[in-house]
Amino acid sequence: MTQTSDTTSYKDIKRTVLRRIRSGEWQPESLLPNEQELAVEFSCTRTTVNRALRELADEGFLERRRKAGTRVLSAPQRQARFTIPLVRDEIEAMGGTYRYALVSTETQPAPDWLGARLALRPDQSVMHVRCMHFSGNTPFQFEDRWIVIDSVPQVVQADFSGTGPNDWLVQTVPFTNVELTFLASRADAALAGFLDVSEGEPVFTAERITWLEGQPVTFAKMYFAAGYRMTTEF
Amino acid sequence: MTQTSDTTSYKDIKRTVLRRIRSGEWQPESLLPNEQELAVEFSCTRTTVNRALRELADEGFLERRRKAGTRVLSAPQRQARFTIPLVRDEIEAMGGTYRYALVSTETQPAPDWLGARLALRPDQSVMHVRCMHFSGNTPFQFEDRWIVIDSVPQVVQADFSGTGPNDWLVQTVPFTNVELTFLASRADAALAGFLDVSEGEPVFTAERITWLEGQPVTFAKMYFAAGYRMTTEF
DNA sequence: AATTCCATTTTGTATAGACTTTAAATTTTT
DNA sequence: AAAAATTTAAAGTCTATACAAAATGGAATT
Repeated sequence: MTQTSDTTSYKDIKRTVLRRIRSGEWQPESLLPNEQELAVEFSCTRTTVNRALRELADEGFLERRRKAGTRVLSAPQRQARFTIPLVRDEIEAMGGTYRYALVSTETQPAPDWLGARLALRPDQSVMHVRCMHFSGNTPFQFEDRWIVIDSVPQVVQADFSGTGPNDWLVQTVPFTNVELTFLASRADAALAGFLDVSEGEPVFTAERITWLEGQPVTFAKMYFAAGYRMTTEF
Repeated sequence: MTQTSDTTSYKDIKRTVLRRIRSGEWQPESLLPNEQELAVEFSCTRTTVNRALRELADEGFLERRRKAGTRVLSAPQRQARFTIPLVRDEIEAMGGTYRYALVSTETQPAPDWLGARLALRPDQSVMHVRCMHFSGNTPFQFEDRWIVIDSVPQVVQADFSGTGPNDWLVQTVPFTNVELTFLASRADAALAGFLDVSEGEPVFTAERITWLEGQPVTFAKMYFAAGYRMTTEF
């Protein structure tokens, strides 16, 4: 048999299954018919049903277990997917002109809090880089970053006067794991100066820790200018 | 042929491809061999290669276009996936005891800013619900929510004195689209009182707009207590 | 009554092959 | 030279089938 216009596609099945869940025909926690039965219902192969259900499970609507079958999740665990763009791309996408400025670089032993956060040995040292990202002449983001020298030895020769450490790292070091945190922090005097806001103002902040195969590579705090909103649709 | 222990699995292919990208063997922007060629290399069918590459594209490492082929993305668009839990689950997962308190409910014409945000007609009215979520006796989240009555007529008979509007909505109305925004806001006097912080303190805030097939259902602002961190790993 | 073992069910993944759709590249026409 | 039509290469999807792996539930054993 072949794929003609009247063939049931895995997308049709996804749609139908979603509709049945939404309409209440398939209640939360209830078990779906198995793949073979659905294949008969939709007149297609089990392969096609499998793909549809697999994707719906991946999207957080269903839970699947071998032998136990497929069931509807009671609270659909829908996941918001944030694509974190490079600052430059983000600014240019808004029609701004990206401008970068290095504030300071310093090589030093890792401070205690950082050592604890990244599970560093007491003797490991880090490069501390602070820099600003502007949209035109408006401050957009202040970046406070630490790079683990043992994990990225080349960093000692890197020149961050013209390129941001993030751009450099993305080009230079691959990573395997990331921890990303969003929080609201309070602008201290220094930060207020950088971002051109009053001291004490709320600042949307992202923290990012990056590892390569278990090795900590870098820790970054990114402070966004007033009014920043991190948005996604799903 | 059949799936024996020496069979190449799509997971092996994913690993190998990722390794080649990380090692620089396959440079950013460069074109991968086509599926047929890779199938020969890995001694498997094109189907298997297809699944591996499809998933890697979905995860943001590759870009695929028919006829044009598959290429390595220069800045891997890795996506952070946040699963937004129900407040109750979040509190209980931390070992706290969930407690809920209704602050106010009111039915009113939609304020202008809300009408604009949700594309409401001028005559549409909304139910405004304000409530608190506690972990034990500690304030955890203040929720400020508007529900579009035309989209959820049953809401006028709902009783939010014991159950939060979010729990009720999740049980009652399906949704198809969500816009989620994170930002940092400043505690005004009222909010400071609810969350037990000083006026002016930064407050991590999430805004969520929910639609059902294009119809706006609800707009919610969720203000989190001091120190809240929204974290994910990927 | 508890534990271990085993059969069975259901999803997971692979093969081989074919047709479909998209869009880049080429050729033809204007 | 530009625009339109055609070719074609690559990914996209489906069928049909087979074996694999996990986990459940019951049977056998302790």
